[in-house]
Amino acid sequence: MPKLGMEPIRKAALVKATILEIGRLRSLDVTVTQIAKRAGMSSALAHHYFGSKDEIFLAAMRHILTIYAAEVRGALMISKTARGRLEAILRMSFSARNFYGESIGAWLNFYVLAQTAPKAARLLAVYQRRLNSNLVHALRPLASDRATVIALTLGALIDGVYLREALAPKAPDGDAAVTMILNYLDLELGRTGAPMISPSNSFGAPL
Amino acid sequence: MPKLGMEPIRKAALVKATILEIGRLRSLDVTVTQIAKRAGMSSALAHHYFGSKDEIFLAAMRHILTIYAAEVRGALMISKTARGRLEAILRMSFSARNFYGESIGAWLNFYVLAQTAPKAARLLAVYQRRLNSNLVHALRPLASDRATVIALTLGALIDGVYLREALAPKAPDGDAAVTMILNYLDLELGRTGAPMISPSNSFGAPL
DNA sequence: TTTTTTGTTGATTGATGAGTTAATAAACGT
DNA sequence: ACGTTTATTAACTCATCAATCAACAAAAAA
Repeated sequence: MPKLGMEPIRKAALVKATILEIGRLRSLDVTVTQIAKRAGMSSALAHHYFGSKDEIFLAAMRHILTIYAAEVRGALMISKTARGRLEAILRMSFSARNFYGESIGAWLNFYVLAQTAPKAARLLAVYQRRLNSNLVHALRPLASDRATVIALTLGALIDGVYLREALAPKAPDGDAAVTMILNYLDLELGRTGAPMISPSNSFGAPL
Repeated sequence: MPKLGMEPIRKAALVKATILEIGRLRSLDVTVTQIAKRAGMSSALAHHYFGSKDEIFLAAMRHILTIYAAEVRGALMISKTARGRLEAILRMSFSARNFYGESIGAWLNFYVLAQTAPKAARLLAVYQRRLNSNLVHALRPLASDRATVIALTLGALIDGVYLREALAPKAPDGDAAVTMILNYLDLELGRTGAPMISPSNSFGAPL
């Protein structure tokens, strides 16, 4: 009973199942058979569509990153103030990655994957560059000269808090995470005094 | 030619080799055979002394954590001011774990291990509690009420910066990391104004 | 209507790797 | 001298898994 046009459906199901299983087992030691079963098909079919296990992982990682990027883009577009843009980035960092709630567990393992799989490393690098770029752009009007340093610190904080949420046995609390980071941000921005002279104006979302 | 008293020597060699190999391959997918070979013995002997691969990993993790704890304790003891103690903790966080320079690569993988191996999770929890406790104690005289919040943020920052160093392809720069975090710390402490009323005095290094 | 393309899986292959065993040998205690 | 403990490994077992194959079914194209 081969309905046609199965490929995209099957691939999507496999990607979803992959994230789910990695999140559930909290490890990359997920067998193709497990993934395929969870996606309701045989392992042979998984190989048929993706060719190899690595490709399945890559697709899953790409998917998470894509959704994250889309959400950030969306949130940035409707934020008018610079400060609002920063808050949007933070908020998305702790909710979008949760869109598939289970993806939290997958992230840490993707980090590991990125250490050995060059393609995964490239994906991760893109994500990090984009995050940094977004942060710097949003910060420029608020702290022109220190923007790059603050962006770096913010990035590290985001990753650190996220890491701890991923490791903690308790359910993650995105709001608390955002609050904590905003606290640092306000501290940092307060240093330069009031909203500042703001040399560059605010054009839309970068990248 | 069985020289007696080999056990501790062999175990130490295996632990060292484990950290080395995990750091080199940047993955927990290290075979016992690889580790044993690097330690100059057969895999059978590794099993003979440790019983299982998990135990080998655990021992390696324990070793890294032990060294880290010792160095922090040492650094704390010779620091007289509260601010000095904080700086000591930070500095150790980015040097001690490097004692075996290769251990940087091992950490991230231990994080992953902690997600599935309860014993590893317990080890990691101990480390995190201890770090937090150290930070809070050092912070108390400088920012009594906000001590816990700042400690939490500092902890996340440390982990985040460390994570990025571990992932970056370039050689890690401990000094830059410490500077970045100290920048946040000073910002935070500056808020409360001068050194502060300081209610509690400074007794030695906690835990 | 035949052929081709697309979807699908059970069974198989081939590697790999953790853990065990059997055997050897040197040191030690008695 | 002799039995026991400690050190050591080559060879083996057993399980797991990624990847492939052979085969079947149905839709679409010819």
